[in-house]
Amino acid sequence: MQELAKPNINTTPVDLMPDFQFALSVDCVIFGYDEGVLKVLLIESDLPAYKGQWSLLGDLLRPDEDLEEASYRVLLERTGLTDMFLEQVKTFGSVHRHPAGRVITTAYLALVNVKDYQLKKKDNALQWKPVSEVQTMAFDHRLILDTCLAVLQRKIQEEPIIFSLLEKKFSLRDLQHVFEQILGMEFDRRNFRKKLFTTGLLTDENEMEQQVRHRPGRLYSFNRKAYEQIKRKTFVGLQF
Amino acid sequence: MQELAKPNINTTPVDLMPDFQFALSVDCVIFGYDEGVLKVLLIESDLPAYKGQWSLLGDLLRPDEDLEEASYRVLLERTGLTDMFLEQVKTFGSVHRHPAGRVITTAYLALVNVKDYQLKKKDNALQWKPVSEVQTMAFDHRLILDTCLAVLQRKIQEEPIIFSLLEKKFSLRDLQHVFEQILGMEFDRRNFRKKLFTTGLLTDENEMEQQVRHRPGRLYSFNRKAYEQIKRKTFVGLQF
DNA sequence: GTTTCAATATGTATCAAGTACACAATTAGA
DNA sequence: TCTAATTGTGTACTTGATACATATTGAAAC
Repeated sequence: MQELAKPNINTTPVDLMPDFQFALSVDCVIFGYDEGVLKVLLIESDLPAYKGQWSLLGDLLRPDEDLEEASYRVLLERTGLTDMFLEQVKTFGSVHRHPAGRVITTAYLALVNVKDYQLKKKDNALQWKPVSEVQTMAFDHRLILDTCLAVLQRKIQEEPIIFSLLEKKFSLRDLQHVFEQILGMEFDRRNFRKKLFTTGLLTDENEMEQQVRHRPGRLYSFNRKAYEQIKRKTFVGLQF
Repeated sequence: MQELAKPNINTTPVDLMPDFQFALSVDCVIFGYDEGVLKVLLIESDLPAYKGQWSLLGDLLRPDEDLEEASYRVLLERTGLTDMFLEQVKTFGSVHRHPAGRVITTAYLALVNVKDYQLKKKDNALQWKPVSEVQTMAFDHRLILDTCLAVLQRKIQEEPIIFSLLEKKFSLRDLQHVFEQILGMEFDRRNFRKKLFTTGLLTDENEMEQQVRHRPGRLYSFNRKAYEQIKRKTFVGLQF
């Protein structure tokens, strides 16, 4: 076996001080669905290298803070929200990804209800940008955004996380439209309804849409309790 | 908005030196399939806190090295193999996960062919442990192993990565058995064969098993070229 | 108060995929 | 030549996905 250059961290006692040569950050890809469009919450960078370009919302990890805590803190500081979908996606560790020095960043995917956000926050430096209009970004943030978008596309097909983007009560049209926005395809409305009803995840709220200039649709909510029960029977099959 | 305690790393020029308070490592969960059993490659720890307990194979990230490179390096140093399935899974960043200080680790999932490994390496400190027999482990490595196992279970159903665990030519029994080992369930043999044949991913090698004490089965290989073409037509549907 | 607009609500027939299930053929070894 | 172990194969049934058209409702305009 090729000799390791220095004692191994998993098997041998090591003095770590000389290895503290990294900074860590978290970057949150915060998606929202607003006026029929999938948007992402961004901020303008003032770094000389990326002046005026859009950046994800992130911050340095603190020495006394778990990685998860840091992502949660960024979300709270930036949106005022505490109860959203939040999940780690991937860690980006290219040597030269940050101009100020070696910074490894862990990307988190967050789904929020834009209406809740608007109630709680106004910060002019931040902007909800339609995902389809985002061009170049600061750092490797474009790559991070693309990665998280791909994960979002996969996950909404496998788990009912999409409801985090909608208000508590929603119409089936809203629901179908978010799916279509994120996946970039269209569904047959009758089959979509049939499919969603047979999942048993929708609770009929016995209410109608208000203030629409057409026939109002029924409102539904996500039945989390039903989902918790159903998901135990994890399906296994081969689908590649 | 709540004020951030210090300039933000994405928007404002920062001196990073005071933030170099972390060490980074990679840990590889290396799975192999041997004698009908799913195994994982482990090493004994000599750290006082974890004396004699099993640990994953990992190493510190070097200041001039990408995260991906580091995982590849660990694999090469430990197994001598260069051509295996290797993919980032998750980063673990609890404050006290390493007794020597703040070490954040990124876990990688690797699939290797144990037969190849045996040809190239002998290192008595390392052991292939049946996954079902692994008990407590050093650090948070048990959590990391469980996380990677769950990802493996999901991914073998979505992508044809399972072939990395087998030799180039394999029987359908071997293939079915690896699936069953990893997923912890059994498949009907006729339906399994039908399903696999209709994927179009198997090449009939026109050879038979040798040295089995029963009717020998045909040998097949994974047709990577066919897969590259098929996967472009990405399927979209709702399956939660 | 009638018309127009825009969208809701609904069912059936077809096709594709998954599941359940049993028997003859082949090799090694006794 | 007999036994043990495992391969190789097909059909009927059930479930889920897809394609597709018409009547209904409420708001707004006239």
